[in-house]
This record gives sequence, structure tokens and C-alpha cells, in this order.
Amino acid sequence: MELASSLNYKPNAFAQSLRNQESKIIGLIIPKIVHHFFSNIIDGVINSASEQGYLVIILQTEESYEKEKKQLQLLVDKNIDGILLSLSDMTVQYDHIKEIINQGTPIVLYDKITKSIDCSKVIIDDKKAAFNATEYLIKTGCRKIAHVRGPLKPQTTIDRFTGYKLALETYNIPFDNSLIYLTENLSFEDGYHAAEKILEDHPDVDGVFAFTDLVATGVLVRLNELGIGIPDQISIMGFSNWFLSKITSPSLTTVDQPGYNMGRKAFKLLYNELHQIKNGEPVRQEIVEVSTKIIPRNSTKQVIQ
Amino acid sequence: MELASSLNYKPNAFAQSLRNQESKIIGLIIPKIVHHFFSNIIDGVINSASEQGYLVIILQTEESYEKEKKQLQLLVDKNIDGILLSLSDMTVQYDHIKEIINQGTPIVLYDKITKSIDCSKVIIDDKKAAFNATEYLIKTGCRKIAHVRGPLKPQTTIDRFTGYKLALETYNIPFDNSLIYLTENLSFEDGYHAAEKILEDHPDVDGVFAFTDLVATGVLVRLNELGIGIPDQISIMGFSNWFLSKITSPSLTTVDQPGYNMGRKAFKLLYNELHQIKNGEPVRQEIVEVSTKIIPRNSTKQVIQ
DNA sequence: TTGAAAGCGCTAACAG
DNA sequence: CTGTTAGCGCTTTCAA
Repeated sequence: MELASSLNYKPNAFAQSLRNQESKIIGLIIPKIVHHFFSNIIDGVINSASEQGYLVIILQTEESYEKEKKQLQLLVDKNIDGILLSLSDMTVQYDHIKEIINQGTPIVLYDKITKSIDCSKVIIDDKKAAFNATEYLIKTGCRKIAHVRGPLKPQTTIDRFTGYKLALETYNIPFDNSLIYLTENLSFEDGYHAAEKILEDHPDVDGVFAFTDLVATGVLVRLNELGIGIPDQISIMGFSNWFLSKITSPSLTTVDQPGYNMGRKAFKLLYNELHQIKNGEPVRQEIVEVSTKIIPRNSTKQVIQ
Repeated sequence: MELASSLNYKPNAFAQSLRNQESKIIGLIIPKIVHHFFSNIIDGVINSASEQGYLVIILQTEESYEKEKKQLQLLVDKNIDGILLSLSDMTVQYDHIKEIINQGTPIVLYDKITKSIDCSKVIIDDKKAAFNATEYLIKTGCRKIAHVRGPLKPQTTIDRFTGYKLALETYNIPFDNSLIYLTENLSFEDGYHAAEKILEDHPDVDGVFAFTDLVATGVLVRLNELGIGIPDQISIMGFSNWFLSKITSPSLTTVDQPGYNMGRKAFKLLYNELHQIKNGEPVRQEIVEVSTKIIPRNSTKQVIQ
């Protein structure tokens, strides 16, 4: 041993991997890296992984089903030990994922998940969070609340829409389908244009609940440009607590979605499975729910007591 | 071959790596993932890497010299084929990097570099870009321009400071050291507090050139709060063209620093070296300069013709 | 307790 | 041109 360290011996990672059938590398598949929420996820995953001696390969799906399949295959072909995956918005069929799990590579889903796959997951309760967000708008006096939602298929967009609807029902506000605005890309521009349509269709709207902060920011900037008072005439509620929500004028009230923590939890679940597999223990699927909370800022009015 | 594909044969990546002494994995070391500029870098690197069949392991230094050393070692121990590195702000000594290069793992520096290491680099001309930014403020009528700079040691902060100073000289504006504000973390909060100090020390300042958009945004938000007219009383110039600079009120004039492209170029340089090494060709160091440009927005006045 | 050897799965070299 | 084999460097097993 002394000789080894005096010669500055370092074991060869390839040979170790070949022999032990493990790489100490995991894959992290993300829809889009440049989104603030997802870069927080990456941060959490990388930090907790490195605490356990794992490295992380990152790939993006850019919301494409084909890319999701391709990136998963790349990771499996490299014999990584496990995968953290957030589904692309285009993914509605899950055989490619189930197959990988069946072949022995554990997958943990986070954020954008599906009930159709039996595996560990890290989620937030989107329905509850959207309910709370909408309820908050109602409690600040809003009565005609538009919802700028995302694409039809993903579970998150469905759940947040459902939560919105449920809050209206609970407070006896009639649901009006023409107040629902569908956006495809969940981009700043989508929000920007949605704002115009909302005003055109419903000049008397007094609140907007957007699917995510980026969209909410688009709405906010456009309403500002059009001289609409925020929150006096129209209140805006975002979702995710992106960094930018702190610096809009007025600052954006939003739902905090703790990406860093979700990243850490997701790695933890994967690590546990890896551990169980190595020790020949039965693998326990776990579903961890991370809690959200409303961050009151200045795009909404005071709650009426 | 038919039999192989009918049995769905996939070569074992561990054995391939062991045999060929290459992993087709590269390492990317980044100061802080959650910064918009760096997530663009990641995006560019991952995309161009995957075009050539390479995967990317990402690690952060969080501006710590110790972490930089540690992360480099982790990558080398995993036998990755090469490393893309942006120096931490605390790194002033480069032996750990030179040693890795000497032992045969190619390193390409990007963004935060040093002249002391002889290797391929992707840079912008910080001095020129800062000169242009300051010149732009002068041409819009500013005469008393504060500079919120970063830490003393990194080359980028030095170069941008030098460019600022040079522009003042060129336009016969006396340099005043009390207009230089040092920030340690280059954070939103740093800018926020700097704004207060600037006003306190120099109520007649008419322009602020900040080291980066995050700092500029902090300045902008605080000046807004204090009722200062932007750009009428004080103009603000950022640096990097982060996404958030588009959505501040007023929107922030800034210098576009093309992260995505820099990421692509950096991978390209590394790939070329890898190629040259494999073919036994002499390795050519290259220094690629990516051009920047000013993005005029509403935190500055019109250029006086 | 220490030491030797088999084998992980591939590729490149070499023999037939 | 096809088929066999050595060896990459490690770990684990088995023998001494």
C-alpha cells in the first residue's frame, strides 16, 4: 500500500467498471437546461450525487419524444447505473421506459411523471398547488380569472388546470372555458401574446393564473406595455418561483417549486434503489412529494381578511 | 451481423473503454450552473458533443479553488477523454491544471481563462467589449459613470475594468477611483447594495456599467425603488445578455456574450485535439475569440449623433 | 495470511 | 479472408 501510494497509483476506472458492472455514473435527462427551474434540479442532483461518489451525465429532450428515446438509449448503452428522467411534453407512450426498467436499469421520474409507470418518483402536488394559487387570487378579490395553461397531454398541465377549476368551484365562481388559454411552448412570447388575447376576449378579467413564471412574465410585461394596472386592474399569479419573478415590476407572486430539493430527493431515491439492488434486497418504489408554498409579491393584491 | 442484430446485441461500453483507452465522455466544469450564461454554455457543449457521440459529465466549482482541484481529479480518475474548464474566481495558481495536461488529458479553457496555461481557449475580448459598452454610455451623454466590478483577481474582471478605464481616457473623462465599486459575489444583492452606495457617494452619477447582468439588475431594481429615473437620471449597462435583461423595467441595455456558441466552439477545440492525439498528429493549440455586440434596450438613452 | 489465476467483453494482431 | 487468441486492469475466488 505504501509503495502504491508512493507511486501515486490510481485504479483504472474502466477496469473497475468492467469487473464490477457498475460505472458510478448516473444519467439525468432534462427537458431544457436553460430553464431556471431545471438548472436548480441539476444543481441538486449533481451535489447529492457527488456526495456519494457518483458523477452525472446530462442530456436534454427539448420536449421531443424521439429525443427522449434516443437519449435514454445513449445512457443505457454507456452502462450508466441509473437514470433520472423528467418526461418530455410529447411523451404519451411509455414502453421505451418500461423496457429499460425491465432490463434492470433503475429509473426515477421527477417533476413530469406519469402514473402509467411503476417506479420511484419525486413530485409536487400540482393540483393542490394550483388550487392554492387560484384560491389566493380569489381571496385577494379576483372573480374573473383566466388560466394560461400548457399543452393538453402532460400530467402537470392537466393537474394545474384541474386545481384551478376546483378552486373556482369551491368558491362558487362559474367555470368559463373561454378563459382558458392554451400555449404550446410555455415561453415568454406565449405569455406575451396570450395577454393580448385575454384583453381582447375579456376586457373585464381581473386575474391571470399562468402555468409557469416564464409565461406569467410574458403576460406581465405585455399588460405593463398596454398600460394595465398590475395588480389594481389585473392580478397575476405565476408558478415555479423562477429567479426572474423576483425582478419583474411589479415583482411576481408565484408558487415556490423547490427544484434544488427535488433534485436531491430524486438522486436519493435512485441511490437507495442502487443500494438495494447491490445488496440483493427487494427494491422498494417510493413516491416522494415535495411541498410547495405561495410566495406573495406585488403582482397580486392584499388578501381580504 | 444479422444474428447479432437479431439478438439485439449491444457492445459493452466498459470493455470498449478498457480496450480502447477512451470513454467517449468529456467533463465540463462550470462555476455555477444556475447562471443563465453558463446554462447556455452547457447547452452548446452537450449538443455539439452528442453530434460526435460524446457524453458530458458536469461539475461545478462554485468559485472555489479547492473544489476546482477536486472536480478535476474526479474527472481524471474516471478516465474521461478531455475537460472543458472555466476557472474559478479563486484560482490564481495553475499547477494542478498543467499537471493534468502534462499527463495527457487535454483541457480547453473557456470564458474564465488565464494566459499562464498553454492550451486551447475560447474567449471573448472582455477589454474591447467593456470599452464598447462604456463608449456607448458616453455616446448617449453619460459623463460620470460608475463601474460595479467583480473580484480583483480574475482576468475577466480586470479586462472589463481596463476596457472601462480606457474608454474614459479616450473620451477625455477623468478616471475617478471612487466610482469603482467592488463586489465579491456578482449577485443580484451585490448590485442592489452597490446602487445605494453609489447614490450616497455620488448623487450626480449619470451612468452605471455593471460587470454582469445580474448585478446590473440589482442596481436597476434598487434605483427604481428609490425613484431614480432610468435612463433619464441614470443609465445602466449590463454585460452578458442574460434572459432576465429582456424583462426588467426598463429593459436592460447589455453586451451579448454568446454562451451557446462558446460552448459549441469549446467542444470543437477539444474534439480536434482528441482527434489529433488519436491519429498521432501534433496537437495544435488554438485560441478562438467569439465576438460580442451591444444590445440596445431601454435602460440607456439614445446615442447622440 | 498471502499469492496466483480466472474472467469481465472487447479489439487488434496474427495464424491458418 | 476467416478464425483464434492475447491482453486491457481490475476483483474475487481458490489454493497454498
